[in-house]
Amino acid sequence: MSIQQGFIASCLSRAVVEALSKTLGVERKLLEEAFETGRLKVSKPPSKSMGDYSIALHYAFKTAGVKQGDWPALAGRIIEYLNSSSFRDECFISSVEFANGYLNFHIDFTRFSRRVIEAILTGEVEGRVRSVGGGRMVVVEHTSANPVHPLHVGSGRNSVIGDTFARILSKLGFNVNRRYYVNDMGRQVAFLVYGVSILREKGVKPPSDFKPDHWYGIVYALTNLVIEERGLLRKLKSAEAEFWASLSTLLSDQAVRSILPESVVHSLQGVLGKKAFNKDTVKLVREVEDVLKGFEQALSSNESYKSLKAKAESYLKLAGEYAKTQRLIRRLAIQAPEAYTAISSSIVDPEKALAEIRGLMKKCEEEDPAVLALFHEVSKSVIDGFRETLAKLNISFDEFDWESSREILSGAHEAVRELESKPFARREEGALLVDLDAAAEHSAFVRDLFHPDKPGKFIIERSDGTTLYVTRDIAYTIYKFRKTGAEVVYNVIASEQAREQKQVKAVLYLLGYEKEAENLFHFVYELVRLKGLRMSGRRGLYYTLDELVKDYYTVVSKIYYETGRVKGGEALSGEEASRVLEDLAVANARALLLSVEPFKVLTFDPGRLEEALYGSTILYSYVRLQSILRKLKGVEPLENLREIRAGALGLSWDGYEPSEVEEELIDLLADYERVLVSSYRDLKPNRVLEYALALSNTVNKFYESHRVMGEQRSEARAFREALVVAALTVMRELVDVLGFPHVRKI
RNA sequence: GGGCCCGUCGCCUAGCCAGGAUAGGGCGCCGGCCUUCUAAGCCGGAGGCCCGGGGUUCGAAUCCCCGCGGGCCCGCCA
Repeated sequence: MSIQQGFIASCLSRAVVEALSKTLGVERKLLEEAFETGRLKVSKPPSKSMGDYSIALHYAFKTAGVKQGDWPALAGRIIEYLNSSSFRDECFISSVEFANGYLNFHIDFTRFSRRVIEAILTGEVEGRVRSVGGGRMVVVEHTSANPVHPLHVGSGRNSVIGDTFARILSKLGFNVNRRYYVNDMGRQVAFLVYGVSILREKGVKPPSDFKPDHWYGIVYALTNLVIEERGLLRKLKSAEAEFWASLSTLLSDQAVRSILPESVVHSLQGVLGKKAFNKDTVKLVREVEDVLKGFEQALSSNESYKSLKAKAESYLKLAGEYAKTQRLIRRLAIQAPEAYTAISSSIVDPEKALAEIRGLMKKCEEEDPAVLALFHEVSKSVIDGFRETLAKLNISFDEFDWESSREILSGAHEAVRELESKPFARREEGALLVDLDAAAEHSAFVRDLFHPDKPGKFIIERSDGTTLYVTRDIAYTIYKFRKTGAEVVYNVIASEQAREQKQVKAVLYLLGYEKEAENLFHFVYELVRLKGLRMSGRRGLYYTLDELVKDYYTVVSKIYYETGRVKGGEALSGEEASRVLEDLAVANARALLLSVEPFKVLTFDPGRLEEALYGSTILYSYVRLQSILRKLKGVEPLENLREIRAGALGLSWDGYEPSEVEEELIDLLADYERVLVSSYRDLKPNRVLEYALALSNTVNKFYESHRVMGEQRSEARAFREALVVAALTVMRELVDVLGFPHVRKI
């Protein structure tokens, strides 16, 4: 386990650099580099009895050309140096041993604890953490889901990762600007707008008991599905006609007649006769297949048989799809009967509907003010629903940027004009094409960006003069830098957009925005997969973020009312309880969506939420720390933390030797700064969650086995009080970063 | 056809970038623990040799190569 940096780790690195350069004669600079690159690093021994920290010397010995037989002797000299130098004191070393090529350090926790606790209580740690960003402006764009249906757990993952990352940046002292890019142009919104205009014509109003995003989600899916259903119905009818025709052909085929017995021919004719009053063609098709089954081999090379078989197959396949689509429609019709009736009666000819939608899109792309306004208006209602959902999860934005806005659109045209004159751009059949392959020949930046793939080409302006998504995205990216004066822009966007993000970055660079291109980061995250449900907005199939929170509320309530409360403790009032349960639900939802490394697919089973209660675990130990201090101090700990910290600084516990669990807690607390910085540098906000969980577990162990109030020995009581205050201080920061509500009691 | 990402106990996941000592957690499973700061907790147990195969190395879950499996991308879509 590597634990670069950190309180003691950085001190030990310095100590070992000195020791090695003195004893092995290796250049100091080389050793420092080795620590920086991780060739040498501070880690934890497999067992506590071996030491608290260790450094593997294999690499150093090897580079210095020391033979394995000479290791112990040299190690002896290294240890001698460490023991006699000031590092022994500085790094809280109580003893050093050599074993198996490792330098193992035992730490004087009595002194180390004092240092760690003081650094936390005085705000030294906080201050250092906040100095990382130095007030630099950064933009985090996240969520940016298409406003055509509610946020589902997939978009929710984006929101939580983006928001947590923004919170980390903010803790680190960056000036963070959070933005949401609303894609209110294009095909998906056109479908929704088409459905909405039908409802308006028919006077169907959004019901008041629906959140707008949920309502429009149904409208959007119904529009898609009804058009699909109509299309399928047409195909189904013609497939049916073709099937009957090919059955007649078969029956009049002499070759077939010579193979089939008269009785079989008869029953086939019987089936054919029923087609006029058919109720269930699927059944009839199956009947024909059944009847012919026994003659499959005899007929296998017969053309009319082969044709019939193919027709039957394609008919059944279509019928299956049709039935499935109908089921999906029925599902939605039950939820919104008026909407269903209106849409279903208005859409008769699917071609006509699609043509009208295309017309809407065209007008939108041509920037027809009335159509743009309509697109914008509908999108805005959905976004209002998003805002509500996100607010519940403690997620908010500084700005919503609309794709249809004047600034973006004119920026897009401007980008086109600028690109037009570039040697790597050319007109092809009227459209403007950016040839990044050509650009890459002269630009190492572009080459490296796509390596080892070919950069490829892409269209940036249609032959009719309209712009595309990527064009507007280029304009938007420039806008983000200009508008905010940001040094760095992070786009939290799904991995499927990786190519488009590279195209934007490349074009930015080629347009002369070199610094911006270099400071534009695609924060990649992967999709969410559910066990037992394939999400599809177009089909109205999704597990929404609202449902996730609601389901967690149910889970958490069940635990609260059934298994909790066994051991006294003052029960919360009904109102307080539901507030707390709501908070727990939010924490659990956020934690779940953050729990996996962003670039890995997150899979979970909505039916087994009770198995993923990371939020509860963290908040529970948070509450425990508070409850100790509440009893001890007689005040509300979170409200009086400043005073409590100051008070704890005055405590003295000289000579107290921390227990193993206490040492573990100290070690973890000392690691806070490192975790926060590394989660930012490596774009892994999930590390903060993991760290918070580890801290919670240790706090629980401590809580179980160490009394604070009941402790007789005054130095132990003082130490523990200070430790609890320090732990609560760090925990409060973590709860902030994770965006959890600051729960006081459970 | 080309490119990117992922593959660790029954399930989920950390470690991989910067190779080192018995691969950490969580869920689930088995067995214990509520007179003392709330048992949404704690203690103990069973369970993995890190997708497969080669290679580099004194040493590989980690680096390289070849496979296999899964996801994604290569539109005058967004």
